[in-house]
Amino acid sequence: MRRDVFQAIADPTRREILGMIAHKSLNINSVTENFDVSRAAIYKHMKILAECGLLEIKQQGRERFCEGRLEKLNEVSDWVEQYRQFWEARFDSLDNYLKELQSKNKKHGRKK
Amino acid sequence: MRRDVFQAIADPTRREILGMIAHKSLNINSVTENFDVSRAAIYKHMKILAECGLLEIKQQGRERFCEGRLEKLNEVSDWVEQYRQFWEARFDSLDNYLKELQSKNKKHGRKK
DNA sequence: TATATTTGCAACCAAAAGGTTTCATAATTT
DNA sequence: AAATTATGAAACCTTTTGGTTGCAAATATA
Repeated sequence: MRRDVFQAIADPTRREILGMIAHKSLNINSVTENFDVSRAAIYKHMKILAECGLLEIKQQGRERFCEGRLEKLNEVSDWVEQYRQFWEARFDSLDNYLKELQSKNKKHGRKK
Repeated sequence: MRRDVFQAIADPTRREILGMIAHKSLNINSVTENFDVSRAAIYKHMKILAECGLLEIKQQGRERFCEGRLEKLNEVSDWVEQYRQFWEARFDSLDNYLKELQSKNKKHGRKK
């Protein structure tokens, strides 16, 4: 069973859950109220998030509060950032291309 | 059929493909050589990547070259970055908490 | 103590994902 | 023209996902 941060945040419901608990810890029922799926479904999502370290479940009486561990998103951030240079470089050369095109246009375009 | 960037990068093979074509465009067979799954499987992955805008397929003779459109990862970057404050704030407050704890300890803990 | 609440988890299901083989088609080579 | 190459896509299969209902267990409340 693959269980990494990338797979965890692939599901929109899980991304929403993370958004909810980013501000403050919530117990499972509270989280469930915000969705129209069963508690069991939400529970499963939360387990996946917990298994890959994106949240921690803390028991408090009969409730379990889910606390965000958003720093785990660093993994995603790092992966994405390694490519920023590529796409920004691409835009740079597009920019150059456009400038070049513009100067060509001043000469009234290429003939034929 | 859900088809967004988050779902696209959830698969490790697709992340590898993106890494390969970040530097330079490759045709489908070239990409396939780097994996031990069938061309058809790679083709499917590339279609998914193309459908969500992470790469563009350009025909050139009988070959199709796949060009990275890594700027699409901005979507992921933006989503992650909105939480950076949270986890950095959390570390800050952990820091505060530890300081507070330390000063409490100087008073030899709370009584009863 | 009897009842409510909050949760963990098993059993079961349909759909999606990821893979394969096979065949058709279009462009390149010989 | 014939053979080869590169690809698109259908048909099929197995595993994973995301969801459900139902029940047991633990904690709180009346």
